[in-house]
Amino acid sequence: MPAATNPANHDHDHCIADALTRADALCAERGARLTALRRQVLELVWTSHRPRGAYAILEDLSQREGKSAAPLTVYRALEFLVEQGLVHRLESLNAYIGCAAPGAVHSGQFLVCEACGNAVEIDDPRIRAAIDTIAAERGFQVDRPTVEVRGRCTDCQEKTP
Amino acid sequence: MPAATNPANHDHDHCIADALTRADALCAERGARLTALRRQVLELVWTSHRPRGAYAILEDLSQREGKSAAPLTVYRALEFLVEQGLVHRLESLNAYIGCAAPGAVHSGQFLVCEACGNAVEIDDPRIRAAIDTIAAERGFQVDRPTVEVRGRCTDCQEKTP
DNA sequence: GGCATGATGTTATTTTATAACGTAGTCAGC
DNA sequence: GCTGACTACGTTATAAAATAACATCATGCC
Ligand SMILES: [Zn+2]
Ligand SMILES: [Zn+2]
Ligand SMILES: [Zn+2]
Ligand SMILES: [Zn+2]
Repeated sequence: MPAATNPANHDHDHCIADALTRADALCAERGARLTALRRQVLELVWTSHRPRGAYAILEDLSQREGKSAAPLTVYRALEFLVEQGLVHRLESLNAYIGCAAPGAVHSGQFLVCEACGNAVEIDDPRIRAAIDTIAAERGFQVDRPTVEVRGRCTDCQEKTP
Repeated sequence: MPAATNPANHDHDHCIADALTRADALCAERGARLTALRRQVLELVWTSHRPRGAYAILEDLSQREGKSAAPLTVYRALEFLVEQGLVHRLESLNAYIGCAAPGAVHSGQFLVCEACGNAVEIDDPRIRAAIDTIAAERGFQVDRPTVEVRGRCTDCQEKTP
């Protein structure tokens, strides 16, 4: 799965198309309105497997539309997408990334490569279990756990060992 | 230990004094210069067990000094303190908090109460172990894991059950 | 003292995010 | 169709968080 994030060995157009299809289905099911604008922002978030900043998305959007859009336009779309679980916000990067498993209940755990910038969503139950155990021991009620691990992905380790 | 973060039932002046003493010792040991300014910023970070923003600290600092300080003054001091492991930055809050165990090697794991704002540093090896296991399975080299769990502390659960 | 290094001061700017208010679609019910 | 409520979107201004570039000052070694 980490290999799948290497832009070189996977069909990323398929990633994008798939994400949009799932988003359409999920929103239809929920009666949420995935408008043209929101859908376009989602597509731009999925530009790559690197988290993207709101202003980078804004720039793309402006270029596509020919006219310059306002920051709020993007932030509002992102807010919707995050609420719907289609996109995650990476707190340590002030950036956004498409969710790898929308629909499933999870809070997002990521391995972020500091060399290539790719982020892989892991959502491993073992991490969540460890957090839940420790929280329970201390009587803390978990709402939203943030797990963002910085480091080096396999590919980048190979390049500079 | 979580009870110790309740401002009502602990001597927080002791927390502050203790943090400053340990900081003095650690910096002396390392030959790092804990200047008057840096020491004062550390003290201001320790104002409470709630993470504080750089600009909040800046305001306090200005008030104390009588003259208004520049943001960079605070950011530079914070950078030093974080490097020395005396302070952690909470990514999800853009805020800083005093380290509960300076000197020990760790990356900081926190339980952050959304009601009272207090943050407790946990640094539990089980979370770190789970992260390391999963990273190893994927060939990912861990550098700096960020774990920030939002939720409700015991005290705040009791208040509104 | 003279000099190198690191810390601080000063000013300006960048990046990220939100507030306030108005307009325009969308849809239900009549 | 029209009306009214609701939601989305546009526009402008502003706040909050962080950094850049350059000058000055302090510290400690030679
Ligand atoms: Zn892809
Ligand atoms: Zn996800
Ligand atoms: Zn205390
Ligand atoms: Zn710590």
